Amino acid sequence: MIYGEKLLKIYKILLKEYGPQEWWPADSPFEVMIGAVLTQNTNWNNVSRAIDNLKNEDLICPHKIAGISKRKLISAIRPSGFYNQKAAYLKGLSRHIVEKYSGDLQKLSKVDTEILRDELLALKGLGPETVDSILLYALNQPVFVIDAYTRRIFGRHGVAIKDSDYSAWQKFFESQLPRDAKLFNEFHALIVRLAKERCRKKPDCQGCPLKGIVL
DNA sequence: GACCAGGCACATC
DNA sequence: GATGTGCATGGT
Repeated sequence: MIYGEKLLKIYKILLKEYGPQEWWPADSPFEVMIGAVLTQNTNWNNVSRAIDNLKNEDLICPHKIAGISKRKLISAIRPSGFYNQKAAYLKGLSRHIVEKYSGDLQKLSKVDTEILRDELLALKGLGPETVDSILLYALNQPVFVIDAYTRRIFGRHGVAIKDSDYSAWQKFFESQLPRDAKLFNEFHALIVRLAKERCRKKPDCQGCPLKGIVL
């Protein structure tokens, strides 16, 4: 069986086991972008608190993030950790959106995916996973998001790609699956769901829906 | 108290 | 180009 069929089989198993995950949990594309930055190496529970603070202050808006003091931004996002860096990253991203797109995400979403990807990667604090999360979950572009969970799970199930090589992992999935944003969205969310339930650092394989599957 | 969480930039070799 | 380290909170 070729990889693509096995990957789709895994996808179907996970979808049946857990159901649609309804990602990304956010009320707007810009909120997805903020969450993508804040969740870097951080538990989502802490990110959620930080986003609640931003919502309570009515700050989910590129103009506002770009305009407020760094101190005020830090106090809102403090629960998400790494707040000094993340405040700078959010300001840089917001400034870029304001200056290049007048703060209008509709304009931004019309840019060619590859061009926008490079543009966002050039901003400080936005690496490949963060940018791809934004492209897929905020802008509905068909790019496959690779994260620590994806590498860990598929590594354990036989995919041999060097740990740090993001683009090789991404090419593997994107070349083996139909280029479909809805599929990429749900698949990645299901991988995270599975990892959280069974496949953190210490795997719990008893009763795992993927038990015994090797690619 | 140790370990972990939906990374990234930067220094050093 | 590979590898190591700082960043920081809150849950288990």
